[in-house]
Amino acid sequence: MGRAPCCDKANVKKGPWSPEEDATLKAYIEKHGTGGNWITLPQKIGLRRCGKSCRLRWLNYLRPNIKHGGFSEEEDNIICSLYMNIGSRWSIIAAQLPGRTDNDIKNYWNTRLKKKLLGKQRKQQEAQQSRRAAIFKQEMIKRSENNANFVNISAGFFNQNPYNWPELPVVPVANYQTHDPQLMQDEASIKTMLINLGGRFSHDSDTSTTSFQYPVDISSTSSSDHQFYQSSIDVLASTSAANSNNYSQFPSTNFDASNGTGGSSSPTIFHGLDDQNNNLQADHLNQLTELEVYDNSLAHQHQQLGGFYYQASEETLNNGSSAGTSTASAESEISWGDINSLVYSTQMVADYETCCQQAVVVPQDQHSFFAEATYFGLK
DNA sequence: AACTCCTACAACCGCGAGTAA
DNA sequence: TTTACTCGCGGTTGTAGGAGT
Repeated sequence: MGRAPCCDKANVKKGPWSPEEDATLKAYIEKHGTGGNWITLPQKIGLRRCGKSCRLRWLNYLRPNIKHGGFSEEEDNIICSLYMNIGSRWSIIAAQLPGRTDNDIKNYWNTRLKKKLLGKQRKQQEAQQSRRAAIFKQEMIKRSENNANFVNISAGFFNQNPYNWPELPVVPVANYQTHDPQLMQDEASIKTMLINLGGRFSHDSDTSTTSFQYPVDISSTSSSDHQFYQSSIDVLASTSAANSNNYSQFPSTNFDASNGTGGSSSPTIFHGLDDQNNNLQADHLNQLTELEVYDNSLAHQHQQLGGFYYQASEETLNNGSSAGTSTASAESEISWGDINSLVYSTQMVADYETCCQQAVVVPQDQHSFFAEATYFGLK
């Protein structure tokens, strides 16, 4: 059984409002108000319009102090910031912008803002990508000078057949940022890489080959995988002697040796928009995905945005500090009644550009280390 | 000039929430 | 508690006008 119509569809006019209709509606409401019943209002004033249509016309165009067009930069930022935080709750967003209607903001976002932001984002990501590629390349050259074993593996990827990387065992999502060349400092970075691939060291300070637990039964993996791990461990052991870096700066993992799944092996990675309860995570992921795929040339970025994460240190996770990258944990505490904090809080992203800069893109496949090389165009 | 395509935005539709009887 | 009704919201569609060919 269908829903009962709100009015007699056959006897109501549809389409654009005439100036006469506008004048009639406006004059009546200014004099008598809506009377608390939009459905009966059009009959009272002799308009052949649906009550809902009258309400929409009044709210969006006829009521006083309505602004149309000419969105300011500040308004853009507010819209973006709120959209990133609460999604397409246009009425809530409109409430933060005096004179703007939800319909106006919705149209503005769909037709202009989304595209405008996409252009900015693309430029930033291209610049960032080329910066990272240069640093990454430099790091690999440096590393190859230090260890022949390692370069035997890496050269295979970068120079011969970058797309035919060995089948690493299935391990939990690796943390892209710990593979960031800027963070990969000798043995510390290698150790972190291995940890993020699902491995585990018995002690933080122990970097010997024997203390390393492979993420899965290594015998079941290919020889090249084994060699990769072994080479990494060798590099780690040899450089460790000459360098006493403090590993405690890196997050420990919860690798579960009993099943090799790694458990929650990336404890400091969590979804930037996950509030645990209200599915914003999925909503926003979809929205971001939509942004990314808007331009097919960004397909590789889309792939990487399969995971869109913030990273926080153990410390910020534990104490909910507002410092650094703890925005996500802070965000999860924000209630709907505290909407202004979503726009103006210094903890929160002030605008979309900043948001993009703070976001850490995490490749979701277990080959992220190698995928990174391909992503950087190191062939 | 005529046609097509694109963009912006006004308006509609259907649904869920709220409320009064 | 149930039902009928209205309100308000978000997604979608329709259309006018501009740009491009």
